[in-house]
Amino acid sequence: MTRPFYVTTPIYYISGDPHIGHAYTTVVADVLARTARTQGDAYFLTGTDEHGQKVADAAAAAGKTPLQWCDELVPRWQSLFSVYHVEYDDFIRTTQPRHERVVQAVFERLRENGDVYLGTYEGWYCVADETFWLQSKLVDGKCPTCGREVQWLSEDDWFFALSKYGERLKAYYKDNPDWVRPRAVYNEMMSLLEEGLDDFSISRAKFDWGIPIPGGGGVIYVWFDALLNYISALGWSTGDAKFEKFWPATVQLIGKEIARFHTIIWPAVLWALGEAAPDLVFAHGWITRDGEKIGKSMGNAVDPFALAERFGADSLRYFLLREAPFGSDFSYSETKIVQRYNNDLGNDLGNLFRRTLAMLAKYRGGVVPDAMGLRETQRESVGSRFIELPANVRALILDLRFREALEAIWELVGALNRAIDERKPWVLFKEERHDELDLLLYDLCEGLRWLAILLAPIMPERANEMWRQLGAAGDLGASWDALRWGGLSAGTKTAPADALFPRIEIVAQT
RNA sequence: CGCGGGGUGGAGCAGUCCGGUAGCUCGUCGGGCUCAUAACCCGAAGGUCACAGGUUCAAAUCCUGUCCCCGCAACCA
Repeated sequence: MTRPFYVTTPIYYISGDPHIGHAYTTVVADVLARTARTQGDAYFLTGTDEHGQKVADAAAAAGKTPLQWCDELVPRWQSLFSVYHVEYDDFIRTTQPRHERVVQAVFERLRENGDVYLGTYEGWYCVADETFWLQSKLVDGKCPTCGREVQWLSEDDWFFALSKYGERLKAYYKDNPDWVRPRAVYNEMMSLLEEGLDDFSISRAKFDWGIPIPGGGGVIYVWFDALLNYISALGWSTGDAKFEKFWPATVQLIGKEIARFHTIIWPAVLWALGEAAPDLVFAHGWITRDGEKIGKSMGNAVDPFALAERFGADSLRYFLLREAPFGSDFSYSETKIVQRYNNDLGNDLGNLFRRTLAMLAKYRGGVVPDAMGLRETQRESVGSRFIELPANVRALILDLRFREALEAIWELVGALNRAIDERKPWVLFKEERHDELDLLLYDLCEGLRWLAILLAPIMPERANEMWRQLGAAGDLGASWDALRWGGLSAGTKTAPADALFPRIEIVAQT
């Protein structure tokens, strides 16, 4: 049987409002989880990372306590995901007791086995940035970020013995060349491993917005805290059956800038706990806007709520997965969204739906004809070429090759459009070639049913509308393993309605 | 010499790891069709794969060098 599928997003650092990139990662995870459910159990975790300096600063600037600040922002993120039709199984907040308990338990466990030890952290320290700098990073003896004076500081900190795991990491990378993807990130991390690893501090003595170190002495470094969410949410060490069932994670999605934490430190921490490293860590690329990185500092941030309002959340889900090979950066522009929308969704798919249902209404009163008895004497069905499609699409999606999966689905769209053109139902009708017409109409409707099913993980809301217009019986989310060409019952009454993807007229761009 | 990614027909990209007729989407041009959201279908034009060397029977793909663009190097997906 298929192993249970566990997919995670990074937990999002809530120092401000969510942007399109957060929606991107989370939508991808949602598509994976929905697809995995067509073959078995899946668990999808997302959440928020709420400790650390920047949150404390942002809260202070707003005149709130850190927790108040987080409590007010978390619904913002949750509503973003809801707008994008994301259905997670769990939303973890690092301020929740269930998480804090596990982090402390991990800390104690590692302190007992010696992987966490007390040491001295020394270096040049910039008070304003609360950051330690290596001598070599200083610019004219000053902080490379803010240009202020730095001071030599040393504090007693708890360290994680990362260096101990260097050899094991290298061996693991060599034995599992696909465990970090894409390749470029794997190579970069491998070269970091070759350079050698240092133990690193996982405590902060002078700071208090974090999880307290058991026994006192400050708080746990926010990154160490944050990484553990992936197992605290499953109830590690609490006897929760979820951990046994779903760990190790099948896919952990991250942005490439946090690759080092997830592909070097994270597996080492897991090994220190005696647990397995995840099957796959996938670092996706950035969305850029007209080629430039999106960010608040760039002044080109995109409001993901407004975008969904304008184009439809499902259309954007489609766009995000179709536009670029997953893993590469890709340039977003509203023109591109409109093009994809009009061409792929409007012209190819939406128009196919409408013309099919319109012909069915005109020629057969909107009722799916019975073609079973005719099949043997007639040409093979349109579907005969696509028997393997569901399995292929699922395999491509679960391998995070979304674009290829969509291209495969669109071959069915193209085949159906072509079938109409070649077999000319309007001629069949006029010449009263009823058997041929019934067969064709049946195949077209069945093709539409398949499209609704195959697209459901990617465009759940629109797929539901397709299902409704088709009048199809049964559960749209049923297992794909039972999917057969011919599953649509004769006599099904269709319910044509508004266009699925009404054309967006391109307004003159400024 | 900090690390990495990229430079392929008008646009955006795949292909590069494992050399062997350069592929996709959009756009353009021509034709077909009329069921449909000025949508659908067929066909065509258009590329010396950044540049220069090298290896090879054969290089977009391997090696060397050069130029240009862009990220990262900080808790920004």
